[in-house]
Amino acid sequence: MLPADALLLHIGQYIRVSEPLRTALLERVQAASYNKGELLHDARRVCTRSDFIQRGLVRLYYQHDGEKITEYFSAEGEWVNSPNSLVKQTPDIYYLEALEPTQTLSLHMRDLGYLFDNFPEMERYARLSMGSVFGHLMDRITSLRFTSAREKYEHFCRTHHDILHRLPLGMVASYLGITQETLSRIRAAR
Amino acid sequence: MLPADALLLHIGQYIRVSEPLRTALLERVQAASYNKGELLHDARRVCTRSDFIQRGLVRLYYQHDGEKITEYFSAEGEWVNSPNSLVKQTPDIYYLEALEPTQTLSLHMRDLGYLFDNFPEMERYARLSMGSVFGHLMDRITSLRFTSAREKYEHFCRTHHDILHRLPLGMVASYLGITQETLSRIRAAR
DNA sequence: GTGATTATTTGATCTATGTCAAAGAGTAGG
DNA sequence: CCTACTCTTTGACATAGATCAAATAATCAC
Repeated sequence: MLPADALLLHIGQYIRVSEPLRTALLERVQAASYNKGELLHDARRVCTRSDFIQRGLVRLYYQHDGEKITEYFSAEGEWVNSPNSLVKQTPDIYYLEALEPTQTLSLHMRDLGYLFDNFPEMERYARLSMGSVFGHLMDRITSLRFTSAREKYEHFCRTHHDILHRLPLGMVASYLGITQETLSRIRAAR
Repeated sequence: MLPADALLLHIGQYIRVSEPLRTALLERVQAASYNKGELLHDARRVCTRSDFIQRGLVRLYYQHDGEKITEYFSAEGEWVNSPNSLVKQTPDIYYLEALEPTQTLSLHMRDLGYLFDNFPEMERYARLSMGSVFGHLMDRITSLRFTSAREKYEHFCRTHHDILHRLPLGMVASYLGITQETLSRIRAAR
């Protein structure tokens, strides 16, 4: 299995990957790796890449009153970037941090532009894959509005079963918008 | 000013609208109008159109424990649809309701498909315009997590200044994820 | 206009979760 | 193996906002 196979598979869920597209992609992706704690992206810079996670775990976070607030977690088979910064080429508030040793395949701005310009199906892929993230964001909003801390945690366990045991409790609490203490008490009472 | 001018303007913010695209669009959009209280879309059906609001005000809501929960408001110059239902062609939980007499230009599924297939720049338009909604959703999540009821309301006043006076209080409260009573008390103390 | 809905306000509780503080557990480096 | 972090748990207390209930006020249909 080529290292890029997972990536092609992901794209293949949304569009047919023609031979020329496949070639163009493979020519342009670049492998990179990060240690635990290293930043894939720093809020003080403009985001110039999108990284596809081959192996590892990443969180998107931002600073709020000196606290690091986790916005979401991404693992194998997902793209990470700072969405607004990437599209508008201006800085934004988000950091990307490797929570484990992480390997990525990345596409630079310029190459993304090339692919979008020359392969209209890549535009479609981007549109459709964004669509699924959309649904998650809307569910998340519902969850923040109407569910108790316990329900939030139980929902998280269901939806993030695979990565739950890889995450420190404090980050999960901040993702859920509750305090670490509350989450600890919830877990105790079971 | 042609009725469709606002629509072309909106698209023109993201891509250049070529003459053939302009023609294709104008041939396919359909005008419709709705009375106050009428549904533009019903959750019991599959969403088959995207509606661009020419005049009026629409809310997206869903049922939760017998309550109608407002997910967002859209006014002149915005697209409304049930995103997931439209893309996946399966039912979803969202209703679209006209809060005022509303005129729309709508594009049917099939025509959207035609435009996406024949005008790659329409894919780009969809991708980029979705991107800006993205940012709003992320801000919304932050607001739900960290701000008091009063701050939520003040933020809403700032960001929805133009439509604030057109909205019943109960819907605003449900949008903000607080109770009507709390919102009423907040407004009293000023 | 008038009666009937529907929306908003006000009041009196109640409770989930936050805050502050400190003690235990785990883990990594020397 | 020990020291120094960092992470997690536990306790006591405070409070924003929910809930329940009822009184006004506004709007709509006839």
